[in-house]
Amino acid sequence: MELANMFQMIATILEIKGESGFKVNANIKVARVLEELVEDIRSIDDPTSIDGIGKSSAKKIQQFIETGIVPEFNELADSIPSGLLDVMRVQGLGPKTVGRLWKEAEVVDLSTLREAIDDGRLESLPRMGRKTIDNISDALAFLESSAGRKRIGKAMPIAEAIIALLRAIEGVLQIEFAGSLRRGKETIGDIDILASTDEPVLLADSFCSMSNVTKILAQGQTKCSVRIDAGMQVDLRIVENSAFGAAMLYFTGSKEHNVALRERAIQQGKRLNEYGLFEDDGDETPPQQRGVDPIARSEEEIYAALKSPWIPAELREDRGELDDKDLGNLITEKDIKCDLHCHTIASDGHMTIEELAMYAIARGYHTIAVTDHSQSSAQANGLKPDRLRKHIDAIHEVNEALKEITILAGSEVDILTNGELDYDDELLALLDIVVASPHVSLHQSSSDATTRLLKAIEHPLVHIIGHPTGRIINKRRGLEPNMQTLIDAAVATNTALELNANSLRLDLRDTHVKAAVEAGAMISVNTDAHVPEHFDQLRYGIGTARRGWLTPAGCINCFSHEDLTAWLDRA
DNA sequence: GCCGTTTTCGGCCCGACTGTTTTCAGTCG
Repeated sequence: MELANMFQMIATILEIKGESGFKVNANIKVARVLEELVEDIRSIDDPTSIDGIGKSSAKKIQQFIETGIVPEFNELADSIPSGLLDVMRVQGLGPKTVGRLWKEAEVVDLSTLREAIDDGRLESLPRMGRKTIDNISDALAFLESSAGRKRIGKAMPIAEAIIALLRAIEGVLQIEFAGSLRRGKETIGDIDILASTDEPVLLADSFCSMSNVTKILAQGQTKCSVRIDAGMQVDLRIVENSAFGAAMLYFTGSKEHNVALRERAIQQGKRLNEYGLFEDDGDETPPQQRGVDPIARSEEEIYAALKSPWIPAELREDRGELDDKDLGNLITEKDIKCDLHCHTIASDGHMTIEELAMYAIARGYHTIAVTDHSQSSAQANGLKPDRLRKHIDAIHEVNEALKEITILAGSEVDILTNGELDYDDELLALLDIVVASPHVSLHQSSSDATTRLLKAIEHPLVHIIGHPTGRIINKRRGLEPNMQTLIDAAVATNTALELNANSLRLDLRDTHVKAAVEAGAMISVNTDAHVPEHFDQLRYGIGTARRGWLTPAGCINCFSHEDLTAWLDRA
């Protein structure tokens, strides 16, 4: 993590210093590759075997691992004020302007930028008009007031509400969200909406005058950008109806996927932009401006013309999805046949056993597991052994009474700091299902966390490891075990790793799921429902699962009742 | 700085909008 950050900083510093954009991009790519790496970089003999890492970066990585010092980075860092990296985060300020602000107005960080705005220092600079300065001032205030990317669970309902509002505007033909929201990312930078309409001016006006708009950043014929009161930016792109598919492809991204796709087009003598896929006729002017018809318009047509299968949006991250591999049939919400991690009023849930069962029946599940907290989770009203025994009897009673569904008596048993479980084996053996989860000591070292979780995975009575890292998105980093080691152990012991679908958690995360899928470990997608609404969080878990290339065959929640029973009874 | 089904050099995605410009640089996605 630290290492990825270093390469990101190198990229930004090089940018400010006016180095080649290609060099900058190369460093950004190294940062991204390291960030997404599931294995411990220390355990990789030759980093250049990883796509995007060349000799120069490998040397820096080696220096970092061996000494913790990378001389080239230190030199770079010393060459500019460190606060300029923060200034680069201000919307509208890029490397050129930041470089000028530094050299010509003595701006070295966010607070000196504020001073420079307030004392009028900027006004004397060339190409610094009133509007530009006002925009910088606003963007600075916005940066200070909002904390970056928002959880998908927050962004999605906002996006859906905006789309529902705009869909009703006269003339609108098609309107969808694109961007990271469509790709199902765990956090969303800004909401991208794509529309086609017979009345573009009316749509643009309606969009910019929504009641939650706090500032209009741009308003043009085809592109509008606003800030809304939830502290997010929303972009609306308006395209011709015939170009909607190509535009969806483009605005869904990711940027890295688009670049890879365009390079593929060029290799095949074609040219791809948001208006479609064109034959490259050597003319510099964009083909759509010359009235040239595209050879492919929809997403499906464009992928097909580029000799690739259609790629689900969640996979478009340039993580090998264009390598002509079989992408399989990715898991969908309707493949989920049971939820194996839920709470009742016995611990910190708000539903009775019966209510839980009713909601599960309404979703068409064949099985629901009652997994209340164990004794150590006192704050969650965890069950002491005698209460658990009674709870098991109560669950079995309701199970007898309800023929429409199987209710499993389970527990979400704490994995204690040392890896031991919070109940003895004799008690655990009475349960139909055991979900073992870490809740405390979430700041322990990577090696301690690995040992701790490994012990739980290898426990013969444990079926599922619940939210393995314990992270809370944007709030708590959680454990950082060697995930590859845990995955290998999960495969060996046939223990499932949970993908907790709650949008606060999404734990395992997408890259972990992908590594687990590649290794053949079973995944369990559960909502960890405490209240009825939590069942609706499943969509975010499924988005993350798809981003991890998960298929129904790799997910125990997709098993038939019979197969699940057999899997739970495994020796 | 990285990479290779036109390979070890010479490329590296593409278009819209803004502000301050008389023709475009900078930024963004």
